[in-house]
Amino acid sequence: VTPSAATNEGARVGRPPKVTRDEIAGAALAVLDKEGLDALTMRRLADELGIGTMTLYGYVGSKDDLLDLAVDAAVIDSPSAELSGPWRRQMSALMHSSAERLARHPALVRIRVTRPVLRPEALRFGEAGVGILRAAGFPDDEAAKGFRLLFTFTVGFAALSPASSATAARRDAEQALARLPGDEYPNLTGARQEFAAAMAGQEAFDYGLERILDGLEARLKTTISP
Amino acid sequence: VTPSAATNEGARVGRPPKVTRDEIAGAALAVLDKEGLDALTMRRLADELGIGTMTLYGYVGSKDDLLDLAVDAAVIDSPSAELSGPWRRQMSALMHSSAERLARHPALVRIRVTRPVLRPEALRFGEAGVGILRAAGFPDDEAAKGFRLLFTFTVGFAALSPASSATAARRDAEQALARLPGDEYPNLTGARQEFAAAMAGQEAFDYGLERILDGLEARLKTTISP
DNA sequence: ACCTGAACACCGTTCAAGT
DNA sequence: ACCTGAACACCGTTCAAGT
Repeated sequence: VTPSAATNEGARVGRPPKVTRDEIAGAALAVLDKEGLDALTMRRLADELGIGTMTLYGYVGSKDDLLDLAVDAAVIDSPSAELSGPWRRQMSALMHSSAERLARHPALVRIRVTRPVLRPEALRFGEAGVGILRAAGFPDDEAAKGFRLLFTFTVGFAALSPASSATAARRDAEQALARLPGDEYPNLTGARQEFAAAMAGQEAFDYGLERILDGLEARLKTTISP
Repeated sequence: VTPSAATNEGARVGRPPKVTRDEIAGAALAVLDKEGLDALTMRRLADELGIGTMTLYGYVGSKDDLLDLAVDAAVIDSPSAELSGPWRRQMSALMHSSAERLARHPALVRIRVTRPVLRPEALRFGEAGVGILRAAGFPDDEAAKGFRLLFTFTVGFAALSPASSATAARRDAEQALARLPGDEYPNLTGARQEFAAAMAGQEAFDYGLERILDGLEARLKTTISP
């Protein structure tokens, strides 16, 4: 990967920059997607861009700063879900599109868990979610807490359902359950197949999302606007 | 901290061990609780125990192995919730006790996110949760998926609500929201206080948990045993 | 049997230069 | 203006010894 020519043609003096912040962010995201969070080191990224390691520090303040840039890059180049129809359908589409993005960029989940992400690009998701719930009739505090619930489930599911394939995750779970003593774990050994199946995959996500939306809908109907 | 005498007095020959696996696990958990995941290094832990760094490798196979031991130690010395009454009350107690444990050991959440934890000690929580839902009348597959939903929310909430104090988290969120352009983020700037309040804290957790239980209860009443 | 220093192949980042 | 090698203070772990 050779860096393209500098884009700030308006610069007046001195050498033109070898790379841009955007190129750095894109290359970082590519390493994260391909090989995971542990593979992204400053030396490795500099090699990838064909520049000296320390050159990176002319563009980013620190490695944490670099991770923030990569998060932004992932948010930006994902198409946002188109939102229409009743609030429940809109919310389902928003959460599914978010779940897909996180599945495409598993390393982002680990970054998000390390520290809160409050950058404007990342907050677009919250803006859309709170907007849907407000329009549905939830008062502001319940719209905020309701979105937090949906957000927590969606990101949590991506984080806890192992990054490896759902199939491998279920196989590992089943093997672990098979080794449990039946008298101490009657429910897990009794529902072994089902528990392993629920560890990952689309069906488990959909079931959880539907139950949450059921709960919010009940709240709306019985308490807020009966 | 000086290591106590070896406990395996039945050993027949050679030098008695300087520490036990339990002592190592306890010291590791103490470092995790006090200073977080990044502070736990093999050298640091060995110093804490008054032994050479490489001595640790006589007791644990690798650092990953050590982290598993620490997770087990945290599960073991937490009192399990007493479960009685209707299923909804039991489940609420189980999730609250789990949320409190995770809050007491924030580093455990980061470990769990790194890879699935399928050790017997950690599965006791799943055993209890699936048992409650089965007894309530959920078929095995829905008990498994329903527990997965509750588990995902509880662990996700602990992971995403910043490890620092809830007060600091809300202040940071409010400052970030105050800097957003109002025309691009009408909902977040309109419900700024409420959104920041929902970022962390008991009330946001309780609201989410109640909506999930509402959704599961509706499922039970309308579809499973109407 | 059990313990451990030296060494290896890594990190992120500071510093002092280079052009 | 912009770039960068050397160096510092760390990692986890292998190896070859020590008692």
